[in-house]
Amino acid sequence: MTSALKTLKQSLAEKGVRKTKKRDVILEVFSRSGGHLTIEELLDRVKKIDPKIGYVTVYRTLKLLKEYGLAHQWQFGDGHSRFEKASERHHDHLICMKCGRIIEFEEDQIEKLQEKVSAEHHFQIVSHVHEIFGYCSKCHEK
Amino acid sequence: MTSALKTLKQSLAEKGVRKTKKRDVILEVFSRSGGHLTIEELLDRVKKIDPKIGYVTVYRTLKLLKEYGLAHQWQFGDGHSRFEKASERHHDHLICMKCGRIIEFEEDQIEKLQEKVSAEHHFQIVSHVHEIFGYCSKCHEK
DNA sequence: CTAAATGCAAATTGTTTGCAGAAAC
DNA sequence: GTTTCTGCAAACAATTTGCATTTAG
Repeated sequence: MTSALKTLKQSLAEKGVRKTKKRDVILEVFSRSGGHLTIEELLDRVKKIDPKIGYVTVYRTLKLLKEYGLAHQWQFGDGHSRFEKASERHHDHLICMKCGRIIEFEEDQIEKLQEKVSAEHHFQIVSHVHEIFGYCSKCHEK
Repeated sequence: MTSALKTLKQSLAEKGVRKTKKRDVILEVFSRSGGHLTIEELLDRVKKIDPKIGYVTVYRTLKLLKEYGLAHQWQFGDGHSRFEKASERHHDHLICMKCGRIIEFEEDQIEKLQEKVSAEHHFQIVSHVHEIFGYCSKCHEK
């Protein structure tokens, strides 16, 4: 069991959330799939381990993780929420409009500039979304 | 008639889109309301001029504007699409989580850094979304 | 006249909820 | 045993579409 998975399970246990076989499968799958998954994508993978697990359970497990700050929910504008493990480090995304690949990036200077801009407007930052859409190296338009 | 409105009407005319009274009302309202409006918000304002105009017509007009690059569609994550005039200058948003106020900002250095990051990943930028969520000066948490 | 625009109601899509049975503790 | 989980089906909410009617050109 990876440490990330341990952390997930432990955090939920501390909250008094019950441990169930199905929830464990979902946590397991979510934990080792690095990406930004829709509920359906996660459900597909989860069903390979236990086909009896339904959409609603995945939905509610993700909701739980989100509530406890263990997952982030993204809206990339295609009408599907995407979920990602809450990680140590904040990062933003490059999103390929052709193949759907999502590349993470971190750029401290952008973060700092955000703070500068917000301060100029006396705006108190809680969070932000910064997504760059285009074509990845493999999909460049010829 | 403002020049912005002229441009909208003219651009549509050039595309062979028919000029109708209802469409004109919608363009008029959209054109002079600076903000980031949901379909419902726009509909409310439009109905004050012509109550016979329905949701679907507003919806289709916005879709048309978007197709022709005359409007942008934003998803700020509250489940309602918001539409904004395509403007000369690109800008991003500070969004107040309490009162909903939307403050626009431009920051060339951020744009440049985006280009740098993208180049590092051999990623070809088409567009981006950069939204900062938090509390505006009036709504700062005490 | 012909093609495009409109409104209504219905279909769609993704998400959320109520409730009854199953599982955890 | 009591509370929490789960799945189903149904409710929801925003958006999208089919079709019959109206309007623009």
